[in-house]
Amino acid sequence: MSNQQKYDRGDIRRLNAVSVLNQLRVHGSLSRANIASELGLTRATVSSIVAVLIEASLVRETEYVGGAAGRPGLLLELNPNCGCMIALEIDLDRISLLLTNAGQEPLWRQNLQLEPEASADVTLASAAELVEQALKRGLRQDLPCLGISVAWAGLVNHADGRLAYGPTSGWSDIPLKADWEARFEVPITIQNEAHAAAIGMHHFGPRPGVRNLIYLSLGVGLGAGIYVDGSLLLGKHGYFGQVGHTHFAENGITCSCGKQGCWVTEISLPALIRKLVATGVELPEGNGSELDVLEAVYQLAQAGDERVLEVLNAVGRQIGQGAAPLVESFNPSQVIFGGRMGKLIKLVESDVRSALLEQTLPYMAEDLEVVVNASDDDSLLGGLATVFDATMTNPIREV
Amino acid sequence: MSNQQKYDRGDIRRLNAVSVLNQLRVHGSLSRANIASELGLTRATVSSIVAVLIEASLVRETEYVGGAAGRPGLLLELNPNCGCMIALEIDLDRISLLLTNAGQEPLWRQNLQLEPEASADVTLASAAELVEQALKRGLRQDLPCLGISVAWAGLVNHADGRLAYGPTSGWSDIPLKADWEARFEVPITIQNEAHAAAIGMHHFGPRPGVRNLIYLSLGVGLGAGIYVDGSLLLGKHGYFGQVGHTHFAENGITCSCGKQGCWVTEISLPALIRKLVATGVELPEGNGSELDVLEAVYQLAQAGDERVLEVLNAVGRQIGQGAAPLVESFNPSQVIFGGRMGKLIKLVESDVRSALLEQTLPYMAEDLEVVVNASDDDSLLGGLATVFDATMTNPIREV
DNA sequence: AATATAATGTTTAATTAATAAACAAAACCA
DNA sequence: TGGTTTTGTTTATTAATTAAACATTATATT
Repeated sequence: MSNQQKYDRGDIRRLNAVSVLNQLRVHGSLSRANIASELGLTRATVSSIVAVLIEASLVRETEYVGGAAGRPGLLLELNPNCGCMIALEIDLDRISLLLTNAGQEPLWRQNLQLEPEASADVTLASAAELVEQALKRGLRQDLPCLGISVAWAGLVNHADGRLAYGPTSGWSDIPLKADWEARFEVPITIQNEAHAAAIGMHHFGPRPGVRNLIYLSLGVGLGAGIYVDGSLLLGKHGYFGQVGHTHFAENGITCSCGKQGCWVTEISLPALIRKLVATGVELPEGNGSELDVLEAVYQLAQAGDERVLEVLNAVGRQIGQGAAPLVESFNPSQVIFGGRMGKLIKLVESDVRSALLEQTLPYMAEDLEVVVNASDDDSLLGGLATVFDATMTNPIREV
Repeated sequence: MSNQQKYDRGDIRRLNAVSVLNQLRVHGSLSRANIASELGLTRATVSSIVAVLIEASLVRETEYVGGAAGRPGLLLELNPNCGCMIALEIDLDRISLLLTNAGQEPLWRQNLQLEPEASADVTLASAAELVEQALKRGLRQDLPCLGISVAWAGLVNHADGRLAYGPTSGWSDIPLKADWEARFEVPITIQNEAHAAAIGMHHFGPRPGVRNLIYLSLGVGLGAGIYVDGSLLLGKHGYFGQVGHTHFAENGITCSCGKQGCWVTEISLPALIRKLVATGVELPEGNGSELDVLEAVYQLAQAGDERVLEVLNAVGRQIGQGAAPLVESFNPSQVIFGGRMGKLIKLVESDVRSALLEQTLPYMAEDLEVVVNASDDDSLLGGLATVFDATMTNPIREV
């Protein structure tokens, strides 16, 4: 039985084609000669590879640009119109969809609010409906779909793309990848939401390509996506990153996992709301998940409500404290806090940062960049990057 | 500038040679035809590659073995006499050295007890002296040295092989790799002791090749070596694995890191001794580090001393509890506890295991194997594996 | 303006390593 | 003894890179 541990002439062409595409991705525009000198290949080889890539419409020629002397080079770039990509995020209260071309330029964006306590069946049917619409829009512009990615706040089995278990939604064991691949006949990627967000920041964040990165996604739950040495940690089944159940608080309440004083029970959105209510802050009635009142809390904090800010400060410090052992364990270059609570945490960014740095040994803290990201799009961006990567890594497809 | 992201004909030959060597490593003995069908290469290609490897004396032919019918195949195996390997472990109180041939068969083994509080200069001079002797022994058997590995209980900078900082020894910023490569003119690998032990168990442990593994090394300090998805985590500088400073105990004492109630201050060897003394157990005077009394504690526990066993049980449970969040974060297949305290912990293995499993969510605990390793050799084995791997990965050397 | 210089991209021949197919060698079976 | 099967080698073919030569097009120099 062949274990696919062998290499032949085709592999070397394929690997070099990937390197060429990567150069274009990193540098934007390059001539054949630029790529050749960058990679150490000859111009002849690059010409030969580029001819195939242009034929496959993955690359296109743009303009001539001259240097100090000599014949001007003909610049190449990735062809944004070689196809479209669809990224979905499925959360407790809403579905977000982003349709882009291969150049990650947005073509269509949709947010669908869900009924409170919507079942898996109903939610996924709505999601599939949205995807159908996006596929049609792509085809109308002559853009075949390169792939669809789904980010979901739960454990995703990496081997078969099943939604294995959702701590917040309660969903379990749904073969989404298989279902949708049969239905849409397009490569489908299912990912944990924090993993996807980490990928998004790895590609499009403040330091693209950073090799050691911790992304903490804070919302109703708490998840982590971590890059070490340039690759995303997945774990045996793909369940890596359930960092919320580290013992944290002295007199903590009982967590859904059965232990007391878990980190997640102190800093998640339900915890924040619990603390606000305990302080006497009046919040509007939510009719479903805690996500309903998130905006209201944000408005109060923005308005300068003392009690809200006080609670927020405390939670911010707890977030920083809880992240410190992760920093010591993983020795990252960058820590990014995001997720649905991102815009709230952004208000107390300095508290998070100072608490984190206070609790971290100096040699680990050197060069450490701490970022709070208020955007909601991290996991959508990561989904796009995943689809794009898969295309780049397997550029010359079998017919 | 060439970023080494290109592949040429030489690379494919080298990669296939590595695959051939790996087959021999995994299966022991195989004929050319076996390897060909295993890898999906043709017999002609394998013959050609094997000819080079035999010429380089990395592989040798052994005996003819026939099947049900047909011409018998000529078995090949890795040539254990293509060179020797040296693994060192430098600890607070002793230096251990293991000299083997390329087949990991022990040729010479040495343990050198150090004076209490020995300085870095003195210790490393003794170590170098031992290495000199081992090199001579190797050459006497006509075995050129393939490489020397050093395991050290401290932070090792992965980029340049410097001893960056030793939390227990106090050493800092010693360019050991550069020094020894200049002196011995042989590839030198410097590694954190827990990392090396993880590598050792990854190769030679109860489940060789396991892709997701947590190794916890317990001794005067606490370090971790963790495999995720088949590769060892290193972190930005190589400092990955300082897991001891997770908040753990409610009323913990102040740790050297400045925080209170770190995991390491509850379960390390000094902590164990502190607790034994508090319970009234009488221990012999140590004249240097806590390692001196380790054996005495072991004897008492073996003899069935009630108070010692009680403390040991409690520490065992704390070890299991502390490891639980690591298991939840990393989703491993296997957790191995070892290091200098390994033989002590082995006595309370069931406590460690039950405490760990009680605190781990069921879906993470399924198939989880928990092992306590009483041997002291894990990091030496890992050093050998590292040298061996480097040789296998770069089999055809430039002259 | 003419010429030299320099850089790009293509063409051609040489090289390398894998594959496919044929073949010789060595076993077993009938 | 002849037929079959498997192994390992040999030979011709193929695919991809490299090296070198060349045509093209720019700038710099005289």
